[in-house]
Amino acid sequence: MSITERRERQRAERYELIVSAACDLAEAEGWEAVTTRRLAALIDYSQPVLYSHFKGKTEIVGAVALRGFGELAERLKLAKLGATGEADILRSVCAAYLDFARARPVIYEAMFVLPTGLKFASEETPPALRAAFAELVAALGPDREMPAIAAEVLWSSLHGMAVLVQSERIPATGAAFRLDMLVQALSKQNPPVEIHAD
Amino acid sequence: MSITERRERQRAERYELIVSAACDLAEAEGWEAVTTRRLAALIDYSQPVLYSHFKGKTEIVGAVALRGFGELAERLKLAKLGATGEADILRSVCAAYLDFARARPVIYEAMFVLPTGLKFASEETPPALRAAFAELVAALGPDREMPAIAAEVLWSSLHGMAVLVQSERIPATGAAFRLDMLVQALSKQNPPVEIHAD
DNA sequence: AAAAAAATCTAGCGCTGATACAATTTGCTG
DNA sequence: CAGCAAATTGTATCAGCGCTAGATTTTTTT
Repeated sequence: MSITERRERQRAERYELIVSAACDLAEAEGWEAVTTRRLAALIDYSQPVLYSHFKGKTEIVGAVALRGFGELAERLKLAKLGATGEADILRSVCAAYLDFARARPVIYEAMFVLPTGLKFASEETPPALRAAFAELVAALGPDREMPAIAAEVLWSSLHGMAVLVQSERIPATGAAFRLDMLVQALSKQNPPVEIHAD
Repeated sequence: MSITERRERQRAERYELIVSAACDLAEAEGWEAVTTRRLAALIDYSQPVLYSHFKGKTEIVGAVALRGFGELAERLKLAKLGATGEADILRSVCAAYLDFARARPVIYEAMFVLPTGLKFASEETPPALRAAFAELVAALGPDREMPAIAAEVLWSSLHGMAVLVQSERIPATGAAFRLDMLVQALSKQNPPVEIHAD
């Protein structure tokens, strides 16, 4: 079976080639420049070959996004490990999140704005997504009531900041102030949340 | 000059007709269904007529978004006026924001996700945008240091929640909990923010 | 009524994502 | 090694997109 093995490996290589090409092209010229034709030209194959790997363009974006989640999880983990003390960890992880969004805007866009077909918060959620979310949960520290909800609030805030700055809907100027304010607001020394949601 | 007046009024009417058609079509079938051809068919004119009113599709989306900002500002104001007490006002305004995003997802998308050509946070920012932002500033109460920054944080968090739920990246289930948690975190009884941003 | 100006439409450009089908290459078998 | 079956890949095409040049019609002015 060594022959079919080799073919599968070559297929896998070409899969990665496509994802890399999409990633590079998007970073260089934005997602609107990532067309099936340009992608096909970049990998030196004809257009329909793409459709033997991916169901459609959305799935290609999803593959790029998945890579992004791996990198984000890694960065958040490093930020956590490089910090000491609860408040410091939270701030460090938040900063790492925003840095990632700034450094890789188009990958961030694929992950959190464009349609990807990826399933969030379900059984079929890929490990990379779970890992990234878990880092946010961890950043909030232990002994917190409703850790998942808290992480969702944190994530929402960070995402809002990232995306509103990126689209120039809020000025980039105050980023550091906003980060401080958010960390302050969400750190644990505050009185426990009184829940009266219905 | 009554004749050119009449012509200008008719032009203005057709402008509004286009914006309404775009809005309706988007709400009915999503923005990807809003094409210049379908829009032209809806208003019973040919395609190029659209370009005598708008520079391009982006500008049409921008016009819909602008309407949306008017409605959002109104809703936030009503929420503020209908509540009593600082904490109640903040919660009420936040809830109104999220309700708006839920009730008019495609208008929300035009306002905050799609490219619109609208200028935010500058001299040429349209009044409707300023009004909506001012409501967020007001919701945070008086005597706050850096009110604009605080409003940006609030806005970011609300936007993140709205958009991540909409795109099914976080489950709709915990919305009420998240709202409570956010209001709690951002309400004023917390210790003043210690700024160490550089 | 003829000429000038404005408004509008027809037709088309260069793209897009996606697919049916033909041509080719590949691997297996006699 | 020859020939056949199967998998792979390319050609050509579809319907639709945003947008615009130029012809045509309508309106206004002379």
